[in-house]
Amino acid sequence: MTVRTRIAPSPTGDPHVGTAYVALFNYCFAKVNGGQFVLRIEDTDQARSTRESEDAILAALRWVGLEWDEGPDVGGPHGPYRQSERSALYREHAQILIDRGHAFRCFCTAERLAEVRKAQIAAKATPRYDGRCLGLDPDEVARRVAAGETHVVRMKIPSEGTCVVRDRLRDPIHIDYAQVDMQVLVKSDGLPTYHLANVVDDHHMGITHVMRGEEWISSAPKHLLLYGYFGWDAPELCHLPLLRNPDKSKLSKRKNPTSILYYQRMGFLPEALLNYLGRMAWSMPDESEKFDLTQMLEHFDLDRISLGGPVFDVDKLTWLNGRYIREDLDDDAFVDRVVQWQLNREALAALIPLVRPRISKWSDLVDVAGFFLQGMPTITPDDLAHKRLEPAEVQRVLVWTQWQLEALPAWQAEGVEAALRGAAGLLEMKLRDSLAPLFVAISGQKSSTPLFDTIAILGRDLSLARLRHAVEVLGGVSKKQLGRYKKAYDQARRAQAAEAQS
RNA sequence: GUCCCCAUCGUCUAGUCUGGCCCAGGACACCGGCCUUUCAAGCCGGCGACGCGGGUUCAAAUCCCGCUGGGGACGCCA
Repeated sequence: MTVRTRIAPSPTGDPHVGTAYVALFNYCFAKVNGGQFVLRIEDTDQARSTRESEDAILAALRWVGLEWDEGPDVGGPHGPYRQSERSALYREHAQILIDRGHAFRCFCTAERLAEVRKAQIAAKATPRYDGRCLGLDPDEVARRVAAGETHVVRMKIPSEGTCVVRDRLRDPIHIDYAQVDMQVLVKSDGLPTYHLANVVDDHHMGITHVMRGEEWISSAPKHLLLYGYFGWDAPELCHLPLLRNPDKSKLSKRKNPTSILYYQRMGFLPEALLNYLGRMAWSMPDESEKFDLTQMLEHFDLDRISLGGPVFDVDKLTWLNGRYIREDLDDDAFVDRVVQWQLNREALAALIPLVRPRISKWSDLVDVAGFFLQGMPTITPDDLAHKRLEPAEVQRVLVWTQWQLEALPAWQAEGVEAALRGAAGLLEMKLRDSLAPLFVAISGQKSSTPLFDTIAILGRDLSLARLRHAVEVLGGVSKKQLGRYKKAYDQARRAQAAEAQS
């Protein structure tokens, strides 16, 4: 049997370092066993999936040096490799499950489900579908479907018994079916959820080993059940420990830069990033810190994975990156890499409209646009001082602005402008006042290129990192204080929403 | 709240499966020294961990149990 693994990212945002991390392990396992590594796009969430995100993810994975044998761009014998192009297959399989009595149509409204959930939580019970549509009369179901009534398809769960999940890295995991919800398999828009699409595709694409994040352990019983319902052999499962924030929570963009684009922009080398990801939860037999993909392949062994969730430590990544710059690049390569990084036509061209009106000689460039090339600007509390706002107020501006920006689905100047204007409204400040500290946080200067465009060009993670940095410069915020800010922020948002309604 | 996973220096980890070579080794960070016109880099040194409590054993970081702690899941997101 040829080993086949896959990485199945969802194109709903910036390319995530966690995706590259999981991809790396899947890649190594496939290659070390002479198998294939597949890339599949899981874009069944119509509302959030975008083509731009998909392109960015593919480019980012290539950038770090991973190649796939089959995928949406390179094709392959098991395509299409984009789930949005496989709808018929999922519909067909959902029907099979219904016909065999393993799934049922559910007409419950989102409102009713929300109420049920609320009541269950209030009663300290585990939120779960209550099974109302489980016993619906077949004729009634047929009538309602014919009438075009919106509905979903849910999978049935055994009323008793225990599922044993065999994981390549752990002892067998026992999960009672009583713990498993009657998962929606087909949404009311007719598209499958992850659970259905994933199982159907992994089977049809001949995936033999599923290596994915630990967060999936609790839904493994659903997947195993589905394989059983279809009469298929389940692939071997292997749940990798999750990358963590310094506070040990699951790595998230709210607390940390998670986008590969950020590390690219900051000037990390792809080989250093990949090397560092290979040091997450894994080690070389001789514990070398610096190794390339070929060397990793030579020594790859699943048993060398350690299960404690590793904290993604930018300091150590930085040190490793420094070694690559010092040890691996001759002068020519050095120049090439810097040019590739930001000193190229494309990167500079993006700045021209912002920079042109503000310089009178080339040597002004560093003062005016130097901060675009920086990591964190060097700033002090004095720099952030505001003539009309107390330091605490400045901090509030910075924190609320972060939340406003985090909520943005897409990162463009218009959205940024709306978010910042919105922030001023929430803060009940003049835009001019709320923007002042942001200029300093973002550019390191009291005035700079137009803020909305500047933030758009800098990108999500770099901009948010600079705002966080400014907050730290002002002494940071305690958890308690953060809670207070959050409460006030939410309250202001509710008030604004209420006003908008009346 | 329910279920599940995990547990070695602040952080990444070796050692754990196959108890003794471990009063626990390496790396990042931090501190000090050397080198050096400076700063880095480099080199040398220092700080620093087997979460706790019970077992099993001649012997436990390693095996078993309990506790504690951390994390994850509980969406018509993936």
